[in-house]
Amino acid sequence: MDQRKTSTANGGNGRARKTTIYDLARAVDASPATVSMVLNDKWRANRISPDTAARILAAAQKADYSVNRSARGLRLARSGLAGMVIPQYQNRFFAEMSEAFEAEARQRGLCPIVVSSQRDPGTELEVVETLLAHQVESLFLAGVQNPAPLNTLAHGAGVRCINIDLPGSSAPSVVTDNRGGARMLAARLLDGLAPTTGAGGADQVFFIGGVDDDATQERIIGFREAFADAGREERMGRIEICGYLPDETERCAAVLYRELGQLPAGVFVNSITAFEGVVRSFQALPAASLRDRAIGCFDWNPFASFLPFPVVMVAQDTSQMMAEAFGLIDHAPEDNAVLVSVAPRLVETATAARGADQS
Amino acid sequence: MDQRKTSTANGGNGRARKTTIYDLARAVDASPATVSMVLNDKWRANRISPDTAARILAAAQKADYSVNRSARGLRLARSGLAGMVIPQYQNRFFAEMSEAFEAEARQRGLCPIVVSSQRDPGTELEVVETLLAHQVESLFLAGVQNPAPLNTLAHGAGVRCINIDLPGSSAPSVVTDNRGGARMLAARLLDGLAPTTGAGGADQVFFIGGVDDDATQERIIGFREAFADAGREERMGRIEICGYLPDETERCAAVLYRELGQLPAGVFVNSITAFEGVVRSFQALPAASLRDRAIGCFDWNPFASFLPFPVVMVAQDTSQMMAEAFGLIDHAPEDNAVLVSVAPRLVETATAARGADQS
DNA sequence: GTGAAAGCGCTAACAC
DNA sequence: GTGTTAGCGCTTTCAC
Repeated sequence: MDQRKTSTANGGNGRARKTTIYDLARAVDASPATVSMVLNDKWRANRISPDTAARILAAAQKADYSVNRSARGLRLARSGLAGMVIPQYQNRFFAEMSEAFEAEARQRGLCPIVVSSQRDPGTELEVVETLLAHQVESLFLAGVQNPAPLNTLAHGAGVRCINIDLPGSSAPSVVTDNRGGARMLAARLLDGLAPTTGAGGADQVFFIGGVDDDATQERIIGFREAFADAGREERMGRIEICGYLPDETERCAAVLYRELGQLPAGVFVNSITAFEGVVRSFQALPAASLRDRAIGCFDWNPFASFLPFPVVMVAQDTSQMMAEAFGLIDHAPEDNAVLVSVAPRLVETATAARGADQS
Repeated sequence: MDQRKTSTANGGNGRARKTTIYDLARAVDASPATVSMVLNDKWRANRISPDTAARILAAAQKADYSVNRSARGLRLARSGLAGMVIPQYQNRFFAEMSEAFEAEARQRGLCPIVVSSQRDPGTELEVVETLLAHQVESLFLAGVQNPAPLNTLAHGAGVRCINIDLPGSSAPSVVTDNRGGARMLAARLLDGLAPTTGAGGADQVFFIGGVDDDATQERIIGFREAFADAGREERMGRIEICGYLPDETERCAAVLYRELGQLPAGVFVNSITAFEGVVRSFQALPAASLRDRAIGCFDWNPFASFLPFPVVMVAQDTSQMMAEAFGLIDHAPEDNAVLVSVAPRLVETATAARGADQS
């Protein structure tokens, strides 16, 4: 009844069973308990003889032993897993988030599991259920459509849950400081603005893109503040909330150009998606149109450095956000409405090129 | 000894224990075995009364019961986990791979775990060990520095392992058809080439970027073939293996320009990284320099559609590659040298814009 | 110094 | 039709 293993390590040619502490125990003629202690570096505390310990360690090494974390997790009621859900990997922000999450998780000895949900609420629910079933110890939600039911699910399972860049009241959140970031960006554009030229708004900075969501509202406030701070309200142009989609912002920018007869002195674009449309509209323009224009985007993509004009971008500080998120896990705030705000950074495209895709 | 749960579901205010089948069994006055069968939809086969089944299902629903997959995995010797390691998320190709992997894994009822190793061999080893310790049932390696020891590790643990875009002989591989792809791309460039103008090579298509690796060698063969196929060998320009780094290819392209006094009729760039450098060198040129030039890149990034000139790109077919990879898992080839080659697709930048980052 | 035993949550065989 | 039992691999308490 115990000839499960034919040869030594995994000599069988078929689907090999993994080496267990029982195999090791038999090999060195010790008990599984002793093996376990040694493998967990608890042998000093448990007065195991150095000799026995050495024999066990050697055997483990030889057999390429690796602990079965499912079994350990079951016994200890600690899986060592941390989960994160994102909408998609093919997006700078979430890709960065994933890497920051992994780094932070590994630093804490946790195995990171990140799954994408493709912005589908059904998939979101499904992946959260799966993660919980796999006993993740903590759960981070970024860019999901509807966090509240997922927060509830996690909470019901006794799993701590943090929302990333998703303000809400059913779990603590870490968000980017949209207002402060917009203020920084607008101030920077204002700073680099060409001397007054043109009329009817051509000397102003326009805000383009977005819908009437929380983030956009905050950014608009920051945008306004920058002009007030500088005492140059006359330079503040219209705020065009024309959607995030490239097609929408392309049209909006084109209309603006026709209306002014030129590009305005500055453009503040509300996201990288919106930016795509704006850039497309620029492509159609005479090459000189962009001279002395201050272009900014509330988002970052290193490829922007390949544009034939400079852009000031706002990059969210994903490392800091994840650090704060894990901090919230540790400190376990009772209050689900806790909201930690992280300042983004300004990136000038001249320096952005170094961070582009590597292949 | 069994008052582990104070109130009904998770009424306790502290760190709640999860509902188990024992809780459910007690709640409906049945045995854990019965509960298990019902929850696994095996009650018809086991002659459980529909009534009992219904009661159990209701209780499970009410308690937000979710199976503990660690425990199940332990019992069944099947974790339901599939692992993949990539170097980084912040790269089109690997981001796409991750999504393709997730889709394929989920379709098979597996929970996908993708981890990044930041191209560090130490981390690669560590993450593979962790994945194996968590009992992944299959392991996919993409873009790791040195697959062989990792393949050995997986094999020793009895876990099937597939290398993605990494030819080798210690595990079956799925790779992109570099030769065929290069041939397609070169043929396409040749096709769109302006009538003979310039001399001393200015009317030719140059190959830029790469090192002396397998992939580059294959691509060079394909590149040559395209000219031979068309019987236009006189249009084939020099092959400049000047590295992948932007700085290197930027310098190389600049030298070429000086030498010819203009840009050559066509440029075949060997990767997106190399492309970054080439584009940078173009930025310094007079705007008209790029007129009627055929530019191609063996790689794809949607942002290329924002360049002020058209580019033909080669996109690897990540979905197909992952499908083939899972196919290899299923069919379990005895031969580790198996190599499945997947054809990439040509993408014209005019159409690429739609696939850019969404925010 | 070391081992026996119990139990984490689950499922499958078999008993009734 | 349903319950009892054993055991997946591991850790920890306690006895010797």
